[in-house]
Amino acid sequence: MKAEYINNHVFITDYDSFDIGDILECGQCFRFEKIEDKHYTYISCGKVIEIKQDVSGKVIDFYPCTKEEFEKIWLDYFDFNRNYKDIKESLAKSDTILADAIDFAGGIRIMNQEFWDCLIAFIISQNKTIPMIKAVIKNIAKAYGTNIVGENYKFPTAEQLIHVTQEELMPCKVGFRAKYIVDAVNKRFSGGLDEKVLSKMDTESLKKKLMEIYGVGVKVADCVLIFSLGRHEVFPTDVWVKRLMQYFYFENKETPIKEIYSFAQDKWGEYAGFAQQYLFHYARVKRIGV
DNA sequence: ATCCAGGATCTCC
DNA sequence: GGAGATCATGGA
Repeated sequence: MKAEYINNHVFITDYDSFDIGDILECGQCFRFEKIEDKHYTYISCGKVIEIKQDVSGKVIDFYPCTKEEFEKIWLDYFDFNRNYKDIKESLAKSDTILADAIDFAGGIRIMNQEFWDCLIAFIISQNKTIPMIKAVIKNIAKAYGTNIVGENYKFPTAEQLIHVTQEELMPCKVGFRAKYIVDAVNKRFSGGLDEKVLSKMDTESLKKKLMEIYGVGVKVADCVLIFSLGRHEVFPTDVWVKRLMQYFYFENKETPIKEIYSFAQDKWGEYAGFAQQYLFHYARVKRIGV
């Protein structure tokens, strides 16, 4: 990977395994807007940034973005330091199904998102479609978050949300999740969800800790673990993943999530989360099992 | 209109 | 302890 810094643009070349469309639209994040193919705006870490890949896919343009900002934020955020070639090779080796999914969605990278934003995003995600999740997050950001530029707002911190009631959240269209958000805010505000502490915990106890939050179950906890805490061995199993796993690996037979989960972890181990994301995107675009 | 959405919890038995 | 109803909301 090579980076050039010109006039507040960062141009990335000589990279592999990066397709901005796949990365943003594969269901791991919500604060993006498509401008055109391979061209998006994205909000995170207090920044609004445009990310544009040229048609050939050989150059990625981050704008506006300084060298310092790129190296401090986006380099790790988009997981540029990980070797996806090795992961994909290892996963595709003895699994033709997964090899197809990787062939289809090989430009995915698992982003390293901000813990708090990610936690609330996936609490909101339950029983909602991705467009609706995006809208609700935007509503909350606009109502309670700090303005960045134009109509773009940061997602509010727990401090900014601590006095917000369930009723006040309803106009943001959070629905029955209001009480869940309030509980997460309280736990975060009182210091119980400090990522400096969380990051030192082993994955199992960390998952238990997250599931102490009202409204956080196995699946939401797994999403937070993989998308913001770097735990790639988890296997978030939602309706889509359950369907596709049954379809591909269980002769289309009704199978308990627990069984699917241990099957995936036995089969893919530390890379289970990557496998999940390739399969999820593949199955959702192709509507497998529906 | 009825069903479902990147689920979790409560309520019965 | 496990299936079934329930929770807001909007799109198909």
